[in-house]
Amino acid sequence: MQVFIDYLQNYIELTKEEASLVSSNIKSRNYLKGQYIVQAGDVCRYQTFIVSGITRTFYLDDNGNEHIITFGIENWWNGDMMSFINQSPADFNIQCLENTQVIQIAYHNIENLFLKVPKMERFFRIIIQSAYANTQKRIIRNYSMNAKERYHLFCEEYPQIVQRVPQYMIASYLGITKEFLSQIRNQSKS
Amino acid sequence: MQVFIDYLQNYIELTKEEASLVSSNIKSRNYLKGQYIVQAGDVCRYQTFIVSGITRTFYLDDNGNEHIITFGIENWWNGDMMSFINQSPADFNIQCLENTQVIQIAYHNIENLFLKVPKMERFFRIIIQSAYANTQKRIIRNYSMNAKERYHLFCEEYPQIVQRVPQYMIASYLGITKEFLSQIRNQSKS
DNA sequence: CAGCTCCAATAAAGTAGTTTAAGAAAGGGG
DNA sequence: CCCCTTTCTTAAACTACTTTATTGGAGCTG
Repeated sequence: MQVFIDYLQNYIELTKEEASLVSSNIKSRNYLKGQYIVQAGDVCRYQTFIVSGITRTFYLDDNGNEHIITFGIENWWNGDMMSFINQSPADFNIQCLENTQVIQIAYHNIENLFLKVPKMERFFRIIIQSAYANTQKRIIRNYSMNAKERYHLFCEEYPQIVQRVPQYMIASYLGITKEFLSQIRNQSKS
Repeated sequence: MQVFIDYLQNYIELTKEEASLVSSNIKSRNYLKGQYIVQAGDVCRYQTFIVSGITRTFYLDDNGNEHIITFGIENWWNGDMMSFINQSPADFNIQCLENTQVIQIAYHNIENLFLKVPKMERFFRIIIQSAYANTQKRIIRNYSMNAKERYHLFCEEYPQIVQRVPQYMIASYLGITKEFLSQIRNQSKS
């Protein structure tokens, strides 16, 4: 819990009362490796902040193929935004790749929290705008860079993720086959 | 769906109208190997009937050790009963050990179904009373039999389960270590 | 031809199962 | 009260199996 409050203070300043209001509107929860925070078809009821662990968000297409949309690590937010804001069935699955500890804010608490601690609006605005900017950057990169360049950039930007998830998932994230990723990795060594 | 209606007819006789009322209050769902039907901390929203596949229900203690409460196979019911009746967070995890097809009755439908098809009350009474009797039997056995006897009884009663789940899970169900189970199995051969 | 996919073979790493040996806890017999 | 047996655990080492990663070749496409 305190981890989360500390993290918030990087973005906004909270009085003691505000901090305790925040605390009373959030819940801590532990997931096991392999468990799902959100399953496609369910409604995404929480915005989820990762305290420790790692997640993958993926889409399962009609042929049964998984496409990794994004990973999530310590201090990141996770959730199917579309499902959360409309409280409609989620398209994405969010699965824990390690035992994962999270803080969650429920849909039915979040408006209440905004009302009582308006600074939280500011906080979420900042978070969401940076998430938005990142997806845009990613789309551009997918058009303008080849797989090798995308992989190396990924390694630079998220060395923690590269260490911790299987390569076939990174391949899926980059939009290539695991075999081709293996080739790319090999080229770089020599 | 029909599989389930057929199964019901073993316990109660349904008219066509009643059968279609039942059908309209239940849902079929497929889980992949490894997926969870119920995760500890979630509210158990369904009573789940296994059409095909196999599940384990386990409890995770504070030291991170798993304790298998029960397995579930074809034509069995599954669910965290306490969580379901109180709609409170579940203590147990229910995980599919194979791809598993189920029929589910939602909490918000079940009372409605009882109202419209009172025979279903009878059906659930029978199911639950036999589940209850089984847990009692199990408790008694844990006090009165040693691990070897418990294992052999388990093999006799549930040969289908023994074939299909890893041994370390059977050991956990019996309340012993996998090493000791391995010894027991070995003794029996000679 | 660069940039990739798909398929098949093989290697490496991780998970499950077995074996053995040492030892703790509980109960019974002398 | 001590010794012995039964019942089970812990730890370590080793085998078997499954999943993940690598490699190579053939093939498609702009």
